[in-house]
Amino acid sequence: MNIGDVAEASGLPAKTIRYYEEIGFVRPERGRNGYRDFGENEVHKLTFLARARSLGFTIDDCRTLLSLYEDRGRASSDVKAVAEHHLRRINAKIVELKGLRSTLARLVARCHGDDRPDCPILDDLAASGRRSGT
Amino acid sequence: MNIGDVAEASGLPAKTIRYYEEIGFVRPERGRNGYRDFGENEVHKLTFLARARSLGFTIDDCRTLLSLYEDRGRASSDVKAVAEHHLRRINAKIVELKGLRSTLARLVARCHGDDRPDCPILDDLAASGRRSGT
DNA sequence: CCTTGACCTTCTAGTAACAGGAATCTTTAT
DNA sequence: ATAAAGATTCCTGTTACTAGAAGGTCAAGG
Repeated sequence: MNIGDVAEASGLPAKTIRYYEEIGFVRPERGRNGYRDFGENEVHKLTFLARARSLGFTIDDCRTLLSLYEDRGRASSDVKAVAEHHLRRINAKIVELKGLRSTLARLVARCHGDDRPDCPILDDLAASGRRSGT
Repeated sequence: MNIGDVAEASGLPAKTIRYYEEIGFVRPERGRNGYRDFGENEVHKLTFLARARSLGFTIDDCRTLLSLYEDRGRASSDVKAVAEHHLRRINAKIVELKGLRSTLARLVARCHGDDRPDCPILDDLAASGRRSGT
């Protein structure tokens, strides 16, 4: 299979597939014209990667997950550990973003948003000292 | 003020302050020894930036916010627009992360996490076709 | 006077995960 | 024959810094 077909099959852009080859995820053969030639197995791997990335796993996580996937003797606890770690990252990020959101929403609510210059948002940003309550 | 003092005053690492100079946020004078010499105004700007960045505004947003801040004739609606745009980005990100979280949490919950190899998480990643319901 | 240590300088490279675009084949279709 | 589509490599840019190297400066202590 040529890279274009693999792109369609896996849902990954051709650019990304080349990149994944560069960082060692796949090693497609080459035809005599120099074109990459992907086998079933490579396509399957790339689909796996596409799905893992879409769940937000880092490339490094993917490396681990892929090697676990290919290890018939793996322990599911190892896989679970990776996923749980990722879940914690996500949760932490959500908490962080919610914090930002509440602060921002409050500031936005207090800003008139008219043509006058006075603005609680800028006031907050400029405040060197204490800020208004949570 | 030397960069170290400004770092302490603004809460920004010295490295970051140098970077902010590089991208044009500040233009401190230089002493005859070559050291940067920050005035009140620069320190104030950097503090403003530190706060804006801590609220998650991008550097580009900061550029806009700073210029609005320094524009005595600004309209608060312009400031509000920037903040609202940022708020929408944050909300979108939260929605996205919650989606990931729910999928991941479900997978993690179904994984035994023992020393056996069978694992719903890997099954999901490897599934080329349909996945289990939301 | 000399040294030590803290502070400052510039410069380069690395981070995450690709995306965009140029210049150049190869293949396919008309 | 030619043109379009798809492939190749290579280089740059993205975000917002951070780490580290090599080296100048300054204040204090012996």
